[in-house]
Parts: sequence; C-alpha cells; structure tokens
Amino acid sequence: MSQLPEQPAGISVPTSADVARLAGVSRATVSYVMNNNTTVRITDPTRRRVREAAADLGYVPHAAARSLRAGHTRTVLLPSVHASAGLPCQRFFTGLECGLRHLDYTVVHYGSVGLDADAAAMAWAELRPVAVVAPGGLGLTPYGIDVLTRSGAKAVITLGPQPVDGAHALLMDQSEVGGCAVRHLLSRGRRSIGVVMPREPGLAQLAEPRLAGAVRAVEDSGADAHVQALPLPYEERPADDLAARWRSLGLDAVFAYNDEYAMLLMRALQDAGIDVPTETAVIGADDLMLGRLLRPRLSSVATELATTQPPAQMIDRLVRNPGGEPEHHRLLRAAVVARESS
Amino acid sequence: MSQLPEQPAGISVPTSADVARLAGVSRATVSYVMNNNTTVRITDPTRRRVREAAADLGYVPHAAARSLRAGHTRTVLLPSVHASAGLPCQRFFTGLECGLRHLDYTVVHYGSVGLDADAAAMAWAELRPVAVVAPGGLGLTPYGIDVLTRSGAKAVITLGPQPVDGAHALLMDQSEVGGCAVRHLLSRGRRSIGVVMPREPGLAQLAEPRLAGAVRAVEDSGADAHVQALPLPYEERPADDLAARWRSLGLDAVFAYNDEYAMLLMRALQDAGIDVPTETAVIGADDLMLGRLLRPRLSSVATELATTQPPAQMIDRLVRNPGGEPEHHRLLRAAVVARESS
DNA sequence: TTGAAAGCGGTACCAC
DNA sequence: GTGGTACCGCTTTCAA
Repeated sequence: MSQLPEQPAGISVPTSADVARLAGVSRATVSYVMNNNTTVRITDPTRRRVREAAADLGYVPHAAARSLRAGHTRTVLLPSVHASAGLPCQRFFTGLECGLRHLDYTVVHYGSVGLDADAAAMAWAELRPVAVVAPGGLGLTPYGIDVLTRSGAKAVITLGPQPVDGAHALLMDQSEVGGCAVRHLLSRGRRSIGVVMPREPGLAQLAEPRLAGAVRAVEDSGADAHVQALPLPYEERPADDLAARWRSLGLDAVFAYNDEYAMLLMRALQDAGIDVPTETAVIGADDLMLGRLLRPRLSSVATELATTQPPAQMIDRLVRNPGGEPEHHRLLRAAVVARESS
Repeated sequence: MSQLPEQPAGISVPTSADVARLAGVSRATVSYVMNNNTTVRITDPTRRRVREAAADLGYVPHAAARSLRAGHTRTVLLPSVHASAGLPCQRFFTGLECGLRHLDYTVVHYGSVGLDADAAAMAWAELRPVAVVAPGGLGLTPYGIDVLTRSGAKAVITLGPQPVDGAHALLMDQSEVGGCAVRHLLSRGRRSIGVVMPREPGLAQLAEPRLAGAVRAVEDSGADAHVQALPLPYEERPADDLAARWRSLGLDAVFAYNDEYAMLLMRALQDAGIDVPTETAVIGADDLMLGRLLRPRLSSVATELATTQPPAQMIDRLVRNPGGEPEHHRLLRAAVVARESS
C-alpha cells in the first residue's frame, strides 16, 4: 500500500536556495517574492517563476531562520490549562488563544510539571517568546522574570491570586467566590456554614482560597456565625457518609466548592432525609446548566474571567508598548445566582 | 514603584559571544560548557568562569539558532482541543502532552480556525515540527501531508474517523458510541429510538457519526425498529417543548448524545409526567459522575481514548523510526454501563 | 585544552 | 529589477 514518504538522508528539505536555483534567480529575489515585498519591484514573469518553483518543491520558509534573522519572534507562551482548573478558566484560555492567533501570534503551550520556577523560566526563555503568561501555581520569582525579560520578552504576565514584583498580573482571587457564597448564606439567616474541600490534589489550589474567603466574609460580617471545612472526595460513598453524620455537625448551610460537588452532596443529603433548603441550604459555584436541572434548583456563584479589554488585545498592547508600569487586572467576577436551594 | 525592566534599543539579549567575552574564552568553549560536552576536556576553572559569566548575564541559549544549526527540532504540534470535544478527548490530550514533555519534546498547540487544510499544513511546516497530530475536522489532504513530510516531519498523524492516505491515523470512530447505545436499547426490547442531536455547531462533528452508528446498529440487528433524530439545543425551554410533544413521537427509548443532554432531557420528561424508564428508556454517554447521582440512575456509554502503547511513546517510536507503513490505531473504546434509566 | 571559522536558512542593504 | 553578500546565534570540525 501507500508508503509513508521517507526522508532519505540525502534528500533534505527544500530551502530558498533550491527555489532560487530552480527558478533561475537569486535567493534575494525568492525572499522578495515570498514576502510580497513592496519596496522592490519584481517583474510579473519572475514572480510567477518563483511561485511555481516554490510550489513544485513544496517550499515553506523556515520559521526559526526567519526569527533568528529578525531578532524577535511572535511567540506567546501560555500555560497548559488542566481540566481541574475549572470551566471558566478553560473558557478564558480558549478565548485568549483564539484572540492571539487572530492577531498573528504563535501560541505555544508550556507545561511546568516537574520544573522549579527558575528552571521553567529558563526553559521558556530559550524560545525567546515575545510574551509569557505564567501560571500562579509555580511561584515565578523576580529572578525568573528578569531572565525572561532579558531574553527579550516584552510582556511577562503572572496569573494567580498574588502579583509578582516586576511582572504584569492577571489577578484571579478565588477568595471572592467563597466570600460571595457566604455573604449570600448569611443574608439568608444561616449561621453555621460548612465549606466543602475537595480531596483531589489539583483542586486544593482553588479550594483553599475559597475557604479563606468564606472565613473572612464571616469575620467581616460581624455576625455570630462560623465556618467549618468539610473534606470530601468526589465519590458517592464518602458523600453518603458525610450525609449520615450531617445532623451531628449542626450545620444549616453549605458552600459545596462547585456545582458538581453540590450535586453530589445534595443528592446524599436528600437520600439521608435532610431537606434542602429547609434544614440545610446548599450553594455551588460555576453556575452550570446542571444546577438548573436539579430539584430544588441549585443556587450558585457564577464566575467569569474577564478583563475590560479582551485579554489578547491587552497582551498585544503590552507587547507593542513595553516598559510601562506593571499593570494589575482583576480577572474574576463573582455573583450569586440565587435559586431554590438556599 | 518597581519599573518593568525596559529593553533599551542598545542593550540586547546576551549571546554566547557576550558570555565568552566576559569569561575571557571563545564562543566554542562557552558552547562546550553549556552543553556539558564530554568529547572535549575543559578545565574546571574555565568551566566555573563560563558558568558564572552566563549566570551574571542571565544568558539562555537561543532555541531557534540551535535547531537551525542542528537541522531538526523536537517540536510536536498538537491541535488545541476545544472544550466541546468532550472530556475523554481532553483527558487524552492532557496525557499526551504530559508524556511528550516527559520525553523532552516541545509541545506546541496550533489552532486551525479560519485556515483551510493546505494553508494550515504550510503554517505548521514553517515550524519544522518533528511530528504533527492533525485534527480530523480540518480535512488534511495528501498534499498537506506531503508538505509536512517534505518539511522534515518524521510522523504525521491524523486524528479522526477516517484515515488519510500517507499519514498515520488515530481512529476515533464515534459511530461506535451510537452503535453501543442502540444495541443496548434493542436488547432491552425497545424498538422506537430517538437520538438527540445537539444544535451547538461544534458538537455536530461528534453527533453526526453517533447518529450514523445508531442507524447502522438498527439495520445490522435486523429488528423491526427505527431511529429518529431529535435536534435539541442545550437549554431548558427547548427540552420542555420536546417533552411536551414526546408522546406524539411514539418513542420508547432515547440515546441522548451524552450524559449532560441526557440529564436535560430526562428532567424535562419527568416534569412532563413521562416515566423513565417505564415509558421511555434514556441512555447518555461519557459515564460522568452526574449520571450516578440522577434518579433513576442514568445508563451511559462509557468511552475511553486509549492506545495499547501510551500515545506519547507511540509518537516517539514513529519519530525515531520513520518511513514505515502508515499505522492505524483504533483509539475509542465504548462500553455500556447499564443503570436504572434503561 | 582552547580558538578560528564554516555554515544552518532567511532577510535586507547596497551595487549593478 | 535583480544579484551579491553580510549577518542573526549556535554548534562542531579542524588546527594550534
């Protein structure tokens, strides 16, 4: 059958020199034609000859050679976003990626697993990206930022709860989600509030700040209320166990981390004969469709990762106009969608 | 406050020449030291001087220059996977990405939005990737494959329902999902089977083959049964409307595209007084946790994208040992998880 | 043990 | 209009 076209050691990939030879012109002319250079006039016949030769050979310019010569790239480094980061985060990065590509940047995803922050920064710097969005999880240091900047990055942007000195920051303060949820529950007269803490390792990064926000919201309210952390893996059995000892916990409300955990817990509570919301109010987060399909309909904290300017344009602006003060943008908007469960 | 370190036009990024100058050695020596070259002996003092100079300047080698010289890259191009591709697909690519990085490849995600197949192939070829995984959606042509191969790609792998001539193929035959579901429903004695077709544009790519598989399963069974497509957007109102005219459709079973659509539809049916599974059986796909939390518990087609060899190692093997026959690997395993809803 | 120099592929300046 | 050529940063052979 069809053989995968082999690359015999001798036959190498076509270069502009090959095109030039075949078209009977110089490499310079090939470059002019391929780039539609307007400062030089090339006669139409030569143009055509070059184009044909290029097509014949399957010539495609070598990006590395070009950017080496140009002295800069249009590469933007983004973190590979794990599914556990949540839907809003995935949406944000999908949109960012689309936007950047639309602005003619090359998007490269770089995972930072198993690298310490400085090693990651150096690995990234090798690609000479024009901009870098660094995940908050790995603690990018001022030294790492310096390496990236010295390597030519026009914009270094951290993504996380805290800004890092010397870099722009997209602030994603998850504590606001917990705060929102708890303020809502307090306003409904609840005073003894559980906060579900997923056991899945990747989720702790979001869960901890959400809990902290919940605690702070209670403190700030001045109400005689309290918050209790409820560790819970995403499985039926542990949820049933938790529901079985629910009354001993004395809780009248629970912020369930997100809508999926809320569904898990609410089902367990209902199966254990605990009425929602009468005995215990439940609120989730992410405002998924599934919340609207539950009975009672699930209240939720709707979150959105958004900047006033589309994020891709923001990066483009920072790249074109480097050297300004580090900008801090709050990314996460949270708002309660109150339904029947709270 | 802290100023973002500017890049004054004069001060450019440090090169190996700068390191050499500072350390008082030649560029060659710098290269030897930075790459821990063992074929040449460098005295320890020089080693240290070079290392210090590099650290002082924040020198990081230039990947493009290096691969230009080397004549090859370790770049693997993967499609950016949209959230609508489904959880199994996302899991597959996350795993692939991790594995490749572990094997020291640089993973670059490339979206193909707004490009025709041949333009995309040329854009990809500019990066001189050593391997390319091309999404099935954009119809990569033999010409595109040729361009990529001629540009030095050791492995071109298509991902989709059909193999493309001249490339390796990861076959993801979604029709198997529909087939599985329908065979299950037939075995339960159902004969009039609806198949939900999402209206979301991105999902048609999965939905069409699933429907086709459902139809084929009925034909192959020889049973006196039929399949009916049910267009449905992922919203409550249209689901309620569909449920309202449900009895006029005369269906005794429905394959709901996936678990989330199944939840949407099942809730609507129940609200309309139609009993599941007595009057209508429901089965979803993806075997999400939420199916286990519904009442009745949702039957589902569990899918998994898996190769016998871990996919990253498979690509590595194809890269190291190019020129063989195109390999075809069936990626998608589907199996029914029967619960209470069918 | 270290240095000089060629060359990877493409671009752009300067001559002709 | 088109061609010659220097150069981007790095590796590697060969010579010292």
